[in-house]
This record gives sequence, C-alpha cells and structure tokens, in this order.
Amino acid sequence: MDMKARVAAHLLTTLHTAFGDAATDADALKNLLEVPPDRAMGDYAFPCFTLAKALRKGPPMIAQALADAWQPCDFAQAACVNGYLNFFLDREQLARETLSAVLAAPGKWGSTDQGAGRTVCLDYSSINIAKRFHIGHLSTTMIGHSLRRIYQHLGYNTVGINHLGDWGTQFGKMICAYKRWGTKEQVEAGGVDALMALYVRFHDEAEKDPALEDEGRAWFKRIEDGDPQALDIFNWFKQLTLTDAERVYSILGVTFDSYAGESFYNDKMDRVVTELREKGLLVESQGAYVVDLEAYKMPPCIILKKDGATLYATRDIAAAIYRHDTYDFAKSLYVVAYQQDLHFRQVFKVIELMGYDWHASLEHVAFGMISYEGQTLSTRKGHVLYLEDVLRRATEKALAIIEEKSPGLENKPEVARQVGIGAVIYADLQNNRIKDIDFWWDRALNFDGETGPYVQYTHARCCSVLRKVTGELAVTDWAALADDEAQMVLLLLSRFPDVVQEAALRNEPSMITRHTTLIAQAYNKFYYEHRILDDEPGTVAARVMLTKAVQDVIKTGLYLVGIEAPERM
RNA sequence: GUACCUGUAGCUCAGUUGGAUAGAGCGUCAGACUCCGACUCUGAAGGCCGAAGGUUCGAAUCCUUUCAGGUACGCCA
Repeated sequence: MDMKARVAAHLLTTLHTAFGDAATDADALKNLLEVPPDRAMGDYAFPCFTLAKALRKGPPMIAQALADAWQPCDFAQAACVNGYLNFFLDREQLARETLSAVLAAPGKWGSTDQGAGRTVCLDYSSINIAKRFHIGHLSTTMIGHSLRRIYQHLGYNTVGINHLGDWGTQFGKMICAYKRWGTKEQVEAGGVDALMALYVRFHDEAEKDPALEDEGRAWFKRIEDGDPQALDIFNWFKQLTLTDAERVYSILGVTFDSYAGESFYNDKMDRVVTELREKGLLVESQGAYVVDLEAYKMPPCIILKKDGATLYATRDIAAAIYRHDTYDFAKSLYVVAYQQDLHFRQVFKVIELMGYDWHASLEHVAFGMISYEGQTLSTRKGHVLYLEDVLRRATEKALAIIEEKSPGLENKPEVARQVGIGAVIYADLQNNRIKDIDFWWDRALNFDGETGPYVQYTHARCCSVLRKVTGELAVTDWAALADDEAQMVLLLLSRFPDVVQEAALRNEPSMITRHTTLIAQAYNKFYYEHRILDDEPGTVAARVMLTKAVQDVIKTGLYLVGIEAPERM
C-alpha cells in the first residue's frame, strides 16, 4: 500500500473515532485527498468542506476534531488549517517506501495487471496509399503509439491497427496515368514521389481531355472486379507506399499488428446494410439510404449512395463490428483528428441503435490540427513538410550539439537520432492533444527548457553518476533524504503511478510527458543542492538509490510516450 | 444558420471530481562552473484566467448569455 493509501486508511479510522459512522470507504477517501498548492502546507490535504453539511459543523471545527482524534502513527502527521486537515508524510518513510518499490522492479513503476485478459484496439496513423508521410501524420501516429504502450503498461493486450486508406477512384486514375505515361523502372526508382507525380499529371491532362476521367473510373472498376492486372499494379503501389512509410516508422520505433485498411472491408459491408435494413434503421432519403439521427441532433448518417455504393461511414461500421468479432475488445480507440468528430459520433450512434451494447467502449481520441508556420498544410499548393525532413534536420541539429559538447562520444549518429527524434516527439506529446499545433522550425529545434533533450539529458546525467559508483554501497541512511529537494523528487516519483492511471483514463499521453519533466526538473535541482558521491557512506547510498530510481522512472516515462533514453549524449 | 472544440503572462501552454496565495518553459534582465555532465541551476519583471450574469461557504474550473478564433455539417475519405 502506498503512502497516500495509508493516509486515507488512517483518516477513515480517525473519522470513525471523531464522528462515529462515516459513510465512505478508504478508496473513496483517497480520491478526496488533494495536493496542497504549497508544499509547506503538507504533502496531502483533506478538505473538510464536504462534510460540513452532513455533520452540521463548520469546516474548521471538523478539521480540528479530526486533528485531535488523529492517532500518532509512523508514516504521517496531521495538522488543521482553515478547514483543511493537512498531512505531512514522514520523510524517512517516504524515502524508504518509494525507492524500495521503484527499485524492486526496474521499468515497471506504475505498471499493473488491471488489464489482464482484456484487449484494447487502437486505430492510429492510418496512412493513405500513394501519399508521403508528412508532418500532419505525426500526432495520430505518436498518440496512438504512446497509448498503446500505456495500456500495455497496465496489463492490457493491445492491437495496433493501421487502417490504410487504400480504396477509392483515385487509384484507378493512378493506374490509368501509369499505363499511359509511367514505366516500371521509373516508379521503382521514384517510389511514392513518382506515384504522386503521375497523379498530378493525370489531373493536368484530364482538364484538357475529360475522357481520361472515364478511363480512370474504368480502371478502378477493374480493381473492384478483381481483374488480375489491375490488382497487381494496385498492390504494387500499395507495397511501395508501405515501404516508404516503414522507413519513417522504423525511425520512430512505431509498429502495428494489423494493416487491414479500407479495401479489407469491401466484402464485409453487405452484412451491415442488410442488418440495418432488418432492424428498420435504414430509410430512403433523396434517393440515398440513411440512418436518421435527428432525434440525437445530428444530420443523417448516409449508408448507401444513390447509385447503391457504400460510403466511409458504412465502412467504419463494418470495421467496428469486425474488430469486435475478431478481438472482443474492452475498448476500441480511434486516434483521428477532431475534424472527424461528427463522423464518429454518427457511426457510434448507429452502432448503438443497432443494439450493440459495446458501443460505449468505442472512443474517438481526437487531436488538433497541425499547421506549418501559420499556414494550413496543402499538398496541392505545395505547402507541405515531410516528416522525414523534420526528423533529419532535428537529428542534424542534435549531432551538431553533440560534436560541440561531447566530441568524444561513441555512437554519435545513433545518439543524435535518439535526441533529435526525441525533441520532435516530445513537442508533439507535450500538450493536451486537442490543441492545434503550429509547427515552427526554431521551436521544434529548441533543445532547452521543457523539451525532450532536457529530460534525456537528466537521464544521461543520472547514468553518469551511477557509472561512478564503485564497490558496494553502505547500509542506506534513509534519513539523509529528508531535505526539501530530495523530498520533492520522492513525492513526484510516488505520484507517477497515479499519473499513468489518469493518462489512460483520459487517453492523454501528455500527462506522462509533463510529469516526467517535473521529475527531471526536481532532480536537477536536487543535484545542484547536494553532492551525491562525496558524503557519509549511508548518505551516499541513499542518494545513489534516489538517482537510480529517477533514472529508471524517467526512462519508463519516456518509453511510455515513445521516446528513447540514451545513457550518454 | 446549426453542432462541436479552443480562449489563462509578450509567446507556447499546465492547472485533477469546484478548494488555500493562478503555475511552468521560451523570450527579456540580473546571477552561478578550481566541484558527481552548464542540453544545467538561482533570482527579477510579467495576470481583470475573452466579457457579463448566476449557482456555492468557495469558481480559471459548473450553468446561462455573449464576443473572438477554429472545425464540421448527404451522396469524398
């Protein structure tokens, strides 16, 4: 049991003593405990205001009564101030318990088995065929990747799904362009860029010769009908795109369990349409078939076009059902930009109306738009920023700093990659995901202050200190960690598991990014105020333990948001 | 027009289910390396939490109205 839980349990006993029956339990009480704004007020506090009505007493009186009834114990003291009962954790106990717990299982701090036997599906990244990976894909990729690691940390089985955008008439047009103007060698050499060039040329030529549009549609029809030649070319284009994306994924360390994209669901939509019809949800409207959602203050969800063809929503409903059938998920998350908010609200509602009780486990994890130096990204206008360029420049910047500050470092290119990429990922996962991001080079390449490299630096610094420890450590003098700076570090370490919980609950990786940064800041302050290796043996042992714990938790925190933690940089 | 999201320091943003004196980084100014890694640390300046009402013992947080910006709204995905 952690210190906070022990305080809550003891507070429960105290409530019984002071006021007889207390209609609550220790868990509920633990949630009522809060962190005072200033550490001088205590480590945790219980606001007595909520009890005022039930007990018909003023909050200060309640706090006083609780303080009087508080039985001395070895882990915390209590004091009342202005209607709050403030708790001061025993400093030695906090040090002993926190560090023992962290160091008992390296890399596991904050992990649980609460998700054992349960599966979370995560739909993220979801790239389009024949398009290059650009900065706009970063958020979905990294938020999804991070959430996946967070859920794994909590014992869940996870399924990472890259829902490929691999269906639509544009692919018929692309084949048409390839057949007319492309060559195998040229496309093999140029990859996705060559495909893009063909697509652009198609549009230019089609303006002069509208017949091309029909030719493109005809090629798409051949894909739909399973024509071998069309499928071969299409699958080849698909492979080229995946190879291109895989290069970026491998730099970022991102992986998937499934690449089942839009085309995968082609033969799974009839069932949805039939089912909707049987359940009386499908109504004819202006020639199309829709599910009316007026009762829920939403526009109708279009299932079938006038020509009988299916749509995006049809496909997503089929995909949701397929995923539930296949993975029996406890949660299914869609890491998709907020522009699609209405779409997902409609889809989820239709699934609810179909009578599937698991509709409540579907969640749209929305995130903000990314723009580039104040302007909306636009491939057509040439205002694009490819992710590889961003990662490359960040790596170059990191390498330049390494050359300047640690010229003797081994493995410089690899470390530069870790640091440069760390800066980019950190910037993406630093703030609440709903915020729009405007990308500026100078901001992305800033390595000072609250940045990935700052946190990585602190980790490397811990590693450096630990490397200098020689021989056996003496018996730990926990009391040596009673100073304010060490205590701040310990408190933050002790709260890390709660932060992981909250991050999962809110599907918000930034909570972990920020808390990990707080730990780094607190440790750097501690580092400046205290000598670690030159002191009494028992004190050295204690400070080394603290350093080891900080190193481990920072590494875990960074891992959970998808950032590597080099030991030297 | 309707729905959703966002307005907190010059800039970028934190701020837990309402709680004590609203915080951090960047930038600015002033400091700290004969010492375990200065990609570090200390200090200063900087605020009508978009605005107005309301609920409450208590509101940046909840409700209403309103202003500003963004996004989405039937046959694309």
